Amino acid sequence: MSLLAKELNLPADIAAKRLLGCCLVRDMGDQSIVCKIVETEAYDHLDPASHSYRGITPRNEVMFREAGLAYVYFTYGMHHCLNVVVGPSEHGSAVLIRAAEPLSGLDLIKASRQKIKNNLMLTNGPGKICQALNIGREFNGHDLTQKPFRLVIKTPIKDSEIVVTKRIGITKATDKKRRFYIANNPYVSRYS
DNA sequence: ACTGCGATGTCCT
DNA sequence: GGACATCGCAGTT
Repeated sequence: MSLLAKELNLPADIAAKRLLGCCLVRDMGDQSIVCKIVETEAYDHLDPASHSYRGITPRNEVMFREAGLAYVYFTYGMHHCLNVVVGPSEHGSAVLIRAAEPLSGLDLIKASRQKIKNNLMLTNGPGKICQALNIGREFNGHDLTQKPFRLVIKTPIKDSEIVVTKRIGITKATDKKRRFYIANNPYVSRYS
């Protein structure tokens, strides 16, 4: 079991908060893109809004594997969404990465997001992050301790700096407050 | 500021 | 056949 898997062997809500401030590192040839996670959402098998709610299927099987893997799925006919698998495997839990702040490799990100002029709009949504980091289904099940796509754990963000809200873009269990973001961070997808 | 909507592929019932 | 953990543009207030 990797150190990352041990670090993320947490209930989805706790893991979603723990992932705030952590970094995604995407190696592109001899350069790298680094982004800080600023917004997350929690999902698990007890949650009607979760892909794992009805048990294992071909799409969601990675959610029932070891923490620290990437769960990447395709939606709306044109977008990918990135999740980090967390918790004990039987929980089918994962954390959706909804927004991130570019720390380096801005030129590489812009190359994948050519129509976008405002830097705040490059990575402030789950589909946008996958475009910016060049993440597709080929990374579904990828071990995030390994190149060319890694998750680096950082110092936890204090609870006092985390905002908790309802989730975005779902139609089930819309009352549950399982969205988390870093207060006052301009790269968050939206405020509410 | 907000609202509506078209694009588009895959999974699941 | 319907739903979908979205995005970006166009139109309106």
